[in-house]
Amino acid sequence: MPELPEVETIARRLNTVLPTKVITELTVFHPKSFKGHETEILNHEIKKVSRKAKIIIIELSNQLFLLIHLKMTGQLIYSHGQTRIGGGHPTADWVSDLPSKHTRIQLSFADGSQLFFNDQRLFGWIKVADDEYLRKELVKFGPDIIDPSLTAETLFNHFKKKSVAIKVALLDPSIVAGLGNIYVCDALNVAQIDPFRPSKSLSLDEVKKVLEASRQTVEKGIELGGTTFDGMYVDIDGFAGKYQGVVRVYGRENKPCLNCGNLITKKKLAGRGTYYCPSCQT
DNA sequence: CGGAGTGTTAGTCG
DNA sequence: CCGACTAACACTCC
Repeated sequence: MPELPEVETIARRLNTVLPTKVITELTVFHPKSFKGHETEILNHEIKKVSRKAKIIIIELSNQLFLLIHLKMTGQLIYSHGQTRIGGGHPTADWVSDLPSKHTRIQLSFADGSQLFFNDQRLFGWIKVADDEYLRKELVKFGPDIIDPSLTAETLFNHFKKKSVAIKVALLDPSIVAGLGNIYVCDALNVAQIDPFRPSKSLSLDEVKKVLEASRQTVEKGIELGGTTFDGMYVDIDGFAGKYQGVVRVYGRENKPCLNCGNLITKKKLAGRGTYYCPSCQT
């Protein structure tokens, strides 16, 4: 279920356990999920785990990187004895025996611990990358929405060239990275902007409001450990996020808008469910 | 059975 | 060549 807050949460958690682990075994259950050669990673040590956009970056001791994209249904689960650390799409795999039916990649470490990459829909991937490939991969992305150096002026200059809906422009990772469907719907409700408005119709002041609302929304998501829309798993410590408890519009069709009390509408925009308040988002 | 799902990109059309 | 839009990736759940 990853948007930026979930990916950030997973990266932070894994960074508390993976550094110093030495990879001793790679098992590829589904070849589509892995791009690289096992000889590039075996017997190398993990230095650190970080994130850019929605890509998790695992730095190895041999100057190579493991890049992981969870897409819609990816999970990463670290397992050591009774301990499990990770997160991602909420399914029973969180608590079932691993590897599970959806395990695509398994890394085993010298101390007997393991990292499982599960991905039901097979959209996600793990790639081995060198410095140059990593740079190439990251240059496709605009600045993270939470990057303090991103200004409203920069966004405004992108938006004024586009006639697509503001929501679509905000979801375009080449303009700004890290906004997904849940948080963009909520952010536009905070900013009280109609998601269907052409991005070029927004004034600089409105773009400022949108940027602030987006940052606030995504940062709140990170604080709360992301979003978990699945009641079964919300109590699993360290896996489920809590943002769904404060969600403003996403998934709240026909419920009252937290700004004005009018009812939230769901429409389709660019193929995605779009929740908003037609009364106060204008 | 049909539709929808938290992401991204390849392909088509104008 | 560009922007805008759609379908596709593959699977599960409702």
